[in-house]
Amino acid sequence: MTTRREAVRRALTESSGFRSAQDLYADLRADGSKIGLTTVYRALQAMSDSGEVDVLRTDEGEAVYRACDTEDHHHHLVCRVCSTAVEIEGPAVERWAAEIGAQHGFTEVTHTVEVFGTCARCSA
Amino acid sequence: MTTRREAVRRALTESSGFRSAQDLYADLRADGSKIGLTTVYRALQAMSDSGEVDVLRTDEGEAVYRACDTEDHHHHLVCRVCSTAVEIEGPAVERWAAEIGAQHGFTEVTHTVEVFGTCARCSA
DNA sequence: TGAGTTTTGACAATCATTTTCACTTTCGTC
DNA sequence: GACGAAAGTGAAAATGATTGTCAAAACTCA
Ligand SMILES: [Zn+2]
Ligand SMILES: [Zn+2]
Ligand SMILES: [Zn+2]
Ligand SMILES: [Zn+2]
Repeated sequence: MTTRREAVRRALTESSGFRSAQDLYADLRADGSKIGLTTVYRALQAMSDSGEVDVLRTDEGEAVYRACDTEDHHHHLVCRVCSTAVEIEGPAVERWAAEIGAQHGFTEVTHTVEVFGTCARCSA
Repeated sequence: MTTRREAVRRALTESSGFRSAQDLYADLRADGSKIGLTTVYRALQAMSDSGEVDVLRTDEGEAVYRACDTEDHHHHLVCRVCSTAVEIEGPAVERWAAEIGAQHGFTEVTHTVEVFGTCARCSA
């Protein structure tokens, strides 16, 4: 019997997009699992803390998670309709953000960059 | 007597950083206003809808607002400690985001870009 | 097998935000 | 100046995601 956290990880990995704790909970229960919502939240929290999954906030403030292929720093191109995401990189953006921060005397500079759109499939 | 919404706008303008509805409500009440929390939320909602103020989400999912100098598209360099923000522009980033979206067949491409750091004053 | 540790999940508690709903205030009109 | 519609207000209740509590279940390992 796989551990609960493993089940959450698998459910998240099966999706190519960002999913909320509530989404995953619904999926798991639909598959017959008896997992509790609390456990889903705890699993996501742990995976997010360890950097195993990426997390971002929807416009409504709900946290959504994604199991990305890499744990290296990267950004996402996210479909506004189906939430499917593509991992993207932008060396120029990385440099720009660091420079902007330095120019204004800011230290410990980090940034958030996400690109949204309607994917080809959802545009059709 | 100024309208309630005007009071909210003024309270927000007095700050150079991002403030939450709860923050502004506390400020206004501390200044002796009898304004209700609901009204603060409604005022911010309206101003945000009309593009008069910018809104973003904290890591905790709380919505924070800012009365920026311009209503044109721009981004922010935000202090992680005091939430003070500086308006910034990045033509290169604008192009990059649009291109990335197009390359992957996405339409209606938009983006969110925010830079965080510790401002000079808070670093001291 | 048994004590000690970790994981789990039902349920209650938080907390920001939204809804309701019963006033007030504002405004155009007579 | 009075009057009814429309917009603005706010106290209190409702929502909804997320977190805290705590006792039961599963696991570890001597
Ligand atoms: Zn899509
Ligand atoms: Zn980056
Ligand atoms: Zn600061
Ligand atoms: Zn931009």
